[in-house]
Amino acid sequence: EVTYTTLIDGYMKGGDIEEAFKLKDEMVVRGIHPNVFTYNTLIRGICKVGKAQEANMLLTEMMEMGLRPDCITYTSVIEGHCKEGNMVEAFRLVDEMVKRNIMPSVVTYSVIINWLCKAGDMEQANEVFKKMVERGLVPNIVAYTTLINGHCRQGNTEEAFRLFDEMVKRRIVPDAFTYDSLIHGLCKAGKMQDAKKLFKEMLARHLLPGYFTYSALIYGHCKAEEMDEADKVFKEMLAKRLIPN
RNA sequence: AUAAGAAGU
Repeated sequence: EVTYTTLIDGYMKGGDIEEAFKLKDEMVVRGIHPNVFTYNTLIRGICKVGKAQEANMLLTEMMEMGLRPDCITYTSVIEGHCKEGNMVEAFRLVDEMVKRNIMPSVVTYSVIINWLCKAGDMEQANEVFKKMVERGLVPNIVAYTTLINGHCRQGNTEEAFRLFDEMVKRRIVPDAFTYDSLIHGLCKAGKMQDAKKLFKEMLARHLLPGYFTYSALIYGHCKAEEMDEADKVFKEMLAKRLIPN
């Protein structure tokens, strides 16, 4: 099963859905039974190409085969529906998994929060974050950064920094993703002084600024019509051997 | 062997 599943994952990652499903049929013919890993891999691949409804069918099929879906199975199907904008189905699946005694994880909630943020629905995103904590789950750096990024994109840097402070208080060490989100939020809001300050803080923490960081700063300086500053950042980026795209 | 987060239009 491991060999086949690894191959299936490889084809799925390469976007060759057909070949992946052919392999699944082939393993069945050979009397090798697809297990939960196999189904999870198939579900993730089918969701990647926007066929969440087929993921539901695979979920049903695996249960008919006597397999018990796990948290990863549900999380993958849930993200498939989120991607298609079907939050109603995503929430229905959360209920369904809880009813089956499969507990949503921090990843499950983070996926939902991420897509609510993408849709600009910060109210719901905050609520889901709250619910996650109420359920006794401890938000990690990804969960925090996801929500922080959402607020930054909406221009609410205040709420973003409130979460940032809360996260630091809980001894979660922010990473480059966290800083990039905040720097971008500040740049978008035209708060270039604060953005520069945060950039220095990032360096002080020995985090490496990358394309995302520099792009955000250049974007901010251009937006603020500070072209010499933008050029300074651009030259600094080149000096760090980052090749502009 | 399987799930989540960062830039421009």
